[in-house]
Amino acid sequence: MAKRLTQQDIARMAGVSQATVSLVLNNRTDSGVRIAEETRARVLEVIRRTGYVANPIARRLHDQRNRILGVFTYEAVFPSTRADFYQPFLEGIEEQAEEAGCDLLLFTSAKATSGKRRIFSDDSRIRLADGCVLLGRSIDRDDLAQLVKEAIPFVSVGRRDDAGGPVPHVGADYAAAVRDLVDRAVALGHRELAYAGAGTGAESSADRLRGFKQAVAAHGVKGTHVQSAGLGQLLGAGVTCVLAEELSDGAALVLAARERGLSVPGDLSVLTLGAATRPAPDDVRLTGFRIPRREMGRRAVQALTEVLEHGTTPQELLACEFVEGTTLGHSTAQR
Amino acid sequence: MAKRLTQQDIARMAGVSQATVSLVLNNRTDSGVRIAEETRARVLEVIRRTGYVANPIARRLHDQRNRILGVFTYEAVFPSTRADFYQPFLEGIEEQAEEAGCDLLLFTSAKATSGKRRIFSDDSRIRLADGCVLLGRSIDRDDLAQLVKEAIPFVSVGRRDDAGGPVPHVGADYAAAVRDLVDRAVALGHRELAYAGAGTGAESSADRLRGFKQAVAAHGVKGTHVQSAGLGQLLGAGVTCVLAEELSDGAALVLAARERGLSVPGDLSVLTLGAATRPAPDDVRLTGFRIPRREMGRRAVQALTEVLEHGTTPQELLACEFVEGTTLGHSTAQR
DNA sequence: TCAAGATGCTAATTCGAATTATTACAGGGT
DNA sequence: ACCCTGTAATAATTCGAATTAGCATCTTGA
Repeated sequence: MAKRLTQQDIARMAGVSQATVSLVLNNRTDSGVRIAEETRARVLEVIRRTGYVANPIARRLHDQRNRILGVFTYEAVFPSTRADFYQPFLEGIEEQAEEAGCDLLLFTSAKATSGKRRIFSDDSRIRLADGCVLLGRSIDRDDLAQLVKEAIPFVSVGRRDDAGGPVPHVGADYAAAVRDLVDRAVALGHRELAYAGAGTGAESSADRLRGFKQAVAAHGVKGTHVQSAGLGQLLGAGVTCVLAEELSDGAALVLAARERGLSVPGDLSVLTLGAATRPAPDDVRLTGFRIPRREMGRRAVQALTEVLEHGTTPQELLACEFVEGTTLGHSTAQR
Repeated sequence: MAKRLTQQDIARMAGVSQATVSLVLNNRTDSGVRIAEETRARVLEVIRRTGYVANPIARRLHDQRNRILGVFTYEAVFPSTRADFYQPFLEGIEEQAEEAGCDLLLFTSAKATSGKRRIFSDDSRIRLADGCVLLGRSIDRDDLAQLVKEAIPFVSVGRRDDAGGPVPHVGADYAAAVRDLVDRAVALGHRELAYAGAGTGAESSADRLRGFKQAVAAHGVKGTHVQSAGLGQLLGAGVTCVLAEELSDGAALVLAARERGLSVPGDLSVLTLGAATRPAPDDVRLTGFRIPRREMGRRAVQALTEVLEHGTTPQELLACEFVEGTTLGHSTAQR
């Protein structure tokens, strides 16, 4: 196998020392460093001809920065099942990385012990990159704590609770988005609302439920929380508007209602809160909000840049955009 | 920020040398290396207490292998439009990389001059990776030649003609797949066939057309080649079976025929050759073949491993699988 | 008692690039 | 001839871990 070129090789070809090549390569012109124009040109010519690039490993060993940003996901990055949901995040990440002149390193080598990747395995390669973007619905608590503790530059896509310290993240403001939906529902006369979904576990779930509770409390209306959306149970309780955490649950609810001869949103309003862990039928245009996924990806990379440059701990929540669907209408409940 | 522990630190704490720590850490017990049980225990205890882990960077530097595989695509990797087509390749690549314990580097930094990326720009970072997988319908001829000339370890997904030397690749055997389709058509009585599509430019196109010509010649039947599939023209020429290079062209042809009141495959058989540069309607179940995209991705990474380890130039074509659709039937032409 | 052989560990080197300290040399002034 | 000042380049060191050669020390057998 053709051995990789080193600075020493370039130096020999150009008839200079390794140090000179390094100086030329890094365009060092500060005090005390002088390279004759003629020499510089000669070295650059050899570099151009050979297509030499510095070994990122050696570079990183010496200082920090190799213009490589890591992307860690607990599951495979390119699976068709989740593609629809994760793709926009990755598009945003890729876009912004391109803009920043950085390459992306996908940590596919992470040992998939018992089906799930772990950030810290026997020889974690996380430090190969300058910094790292974390992607996933929920992220292992211990992994997160260790990242913070070891001061590894990273940014999570999605808000995360503290883990032995504040966790840098770029998330979506689910609480505000859900409050907004409740506001709209109440404005349309709804007084008996229900939140259907876990509402716990991942931060994204908790945030949604919190927004729901805040809003119903503020309006002084009735808001119940059920794990799964049983249509009969909901109707029996007099609920007129259901907020389904999971997209597919919302869609299923609409179909079930229509099956029973009920009208949506005539008899029941159904809102979705954008979580998509399962594929959903796309023939139901649910009212809800759009998660700014692409934008989150972009901002996460920008935030990572800030972490790298200033050692800050950025935390940011992006607003979700209301989506006018066909499943929210006036309440028809007699009071 | 607390500085990271080094082996030197551990050595001092345990009252031994850095070399000893390394030996203990790697559990080296081969010939010539001996560490007293008591010493080993002492070192391990310090390691356990401090939670020390070896710096992966320094480790890599020493063993000359970054375990980074590059993925080069001329377009963005995560675009929603082409996702359906490229995704399976990437899935395969990711799978196999994971198995090989390598990380994937996406060359997002490649300058997009005039909308298209180039492998060799002013400061190409292609050599950041140990080797590289190339993905794309057609790959710039000069780029390819330079890769060969500079002996950069790489493997192309898709067959490529020589470019100043043989190009390592893992492709699909389009020629054989098309021959098979022609065989089937002829067996069903078709004697006037047409190939609709470029048939040139990318190797994948040329291979298909070549297979077509070989097969019609072997059977002694009539086979014409048209650039675009004009229904009237084809029917006027007495064609009973059309092989459309482009998936969407095939679908369009079927729809156009039915529009005219013709039956497919009653009056006209339409076969597709799997090329998908444009999205196609999916309500027509065309007969044709399946490109083993995921397997191609996997094999490409395996081939790259071989290139890296033995400096070989693997070339391999994977078989396509026949897909029984609804658009191939008996010829009804009177002879 | 003294060479041969085991045993246990360490000094020194290596990987590739970045940086600091230092040398070599030319030309100008006295 | 001698010192001084720029200028241009290099030698040497650094990063952290892996590896090899080799140095003590201790046994053992004749």
